[in-house]
Amino acid sequence: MQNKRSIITRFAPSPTGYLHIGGARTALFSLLFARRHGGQFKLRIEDTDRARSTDDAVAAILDGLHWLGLDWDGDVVSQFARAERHREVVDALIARGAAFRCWCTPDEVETLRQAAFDQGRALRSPWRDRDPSQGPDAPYVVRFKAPERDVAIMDGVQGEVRWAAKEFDDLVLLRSDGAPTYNLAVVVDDHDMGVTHVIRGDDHLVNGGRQTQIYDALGWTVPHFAHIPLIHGPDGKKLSKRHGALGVEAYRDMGYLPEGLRNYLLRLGWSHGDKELFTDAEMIAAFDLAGLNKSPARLDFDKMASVNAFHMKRAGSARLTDLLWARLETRPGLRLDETGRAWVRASMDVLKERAATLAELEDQVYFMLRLRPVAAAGQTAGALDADALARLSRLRTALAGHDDWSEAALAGALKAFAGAEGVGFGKIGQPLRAAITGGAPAPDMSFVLAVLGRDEVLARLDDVI
RNA sequence: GGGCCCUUCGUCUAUCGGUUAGGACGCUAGGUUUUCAACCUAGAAAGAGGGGUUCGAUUCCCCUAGGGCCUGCCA
Repeated sequence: MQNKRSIITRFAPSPTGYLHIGGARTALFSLLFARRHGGQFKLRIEDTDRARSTDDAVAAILDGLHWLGLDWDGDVVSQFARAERHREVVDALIARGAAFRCWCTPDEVETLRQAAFDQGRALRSPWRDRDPSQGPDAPYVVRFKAPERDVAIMDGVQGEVRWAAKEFDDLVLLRSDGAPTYNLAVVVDDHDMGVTHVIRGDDHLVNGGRQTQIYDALGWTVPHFAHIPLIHGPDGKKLSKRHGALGVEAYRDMGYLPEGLRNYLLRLGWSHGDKELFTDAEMIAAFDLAGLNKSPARLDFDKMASVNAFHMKRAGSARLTDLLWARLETRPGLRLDETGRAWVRASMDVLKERAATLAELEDQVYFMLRLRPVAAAGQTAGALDADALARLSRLRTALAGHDDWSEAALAGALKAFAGAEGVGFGKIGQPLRAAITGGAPAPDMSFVLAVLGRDEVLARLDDVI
């Protein structure tokens, strides 16, 4: 770890779908580790398999990273675009006897593979020791000549992991159409990009061994590996790109803030004593590989909401108003004019304390934006009996003549009115709430009256009296 | 079939041989109360099983069970 080179990490998704939650966490860890050490975080798209890569998927991944605030350094590297360089390295490998041409047909490979499988060992091609000049005039693949030497990696999470030489096969480096394969391309690209630390899902742990063989054959320095356990669904079932995991935009739509999701993801598989809540600066200051966990973690939406609530409270009210308004704009039956927006903005300092997500915030602003006349529903509807209506009528008169419309003054006025009526505050508060909010969730009534303003309050009272 | 990885409250986790096994979310009870929340207080809740090593194991080793990954001309 005492590397003099500045640290470079990378996130290398394959563009076959959206940026799922597991990939997002991998990217987050990689970015944090780089930032922590003043290094760089790079992005490479692993699009060597043209049949499975799409531009839409690339765009979705970039969008997802942007939204989550995981911005990379430098240009996005396309693995496919580097195919020439990959072939060049393969030529070098062949030249030094570390790779060879293999003319086995798919059927022959299948037979050999089955035989190797039955013996409990990995595939070895008969061409690894054959004279290439004997090769037929037919398509061939280039295979890596798996070394007869045991392999070990020092993983940042898993510790030392070893494999016997027979566990690794003569893997294909170049397909019969000349296209490079994943394990070769990863090694070449990581090397060329100067990647010092590879943080990725532990589904790649064995690839760490294979790739180490290739690094060694090339005489290149093997990067530090850190294979992190995968994320599972709430049911404990695997969650991965191959099983339709949700993209990060789904979490955005559920109303999570990017910083909230970042914080939740950070604590999923990584810990720092008992500390749960992190600002971005704290994350960067605290992140280390030692805190990574070895076992898979399940997603817990309650916890995610709770963590997000912390960030909702910290978020600027103007920003929250913008985010909320964008969500509201498509909803019918709401007062979405400038006045409505001003009410929302004016009450945001208070309302953001009461909502864990933007979706909950939508419920919190409903009492203001709902259209008149507001129909009382639920428990509060029962509060509007004849006595209460008569009292509200007198309250209306009192409020109409009340000049100071500040929250504090209104609180005093309501209390004074209750005193004058000779009743407890409950006799005033409940019917007033029913009339003004219709029973929708809302803060303290004096606050509500202050935000809505005299005209709206009197109008809503008139609607029920 | 072979190899590798993992296993503390329901969930995320702390512990780096000696603790009443701690915290957080959720849950339960109580408080506050003008709705819903928020908030405050209290409580229930865990070392997969079996062997070792040791004065002493959640912690170190082995076995078993369970889960996962790889074993592709996918990444």
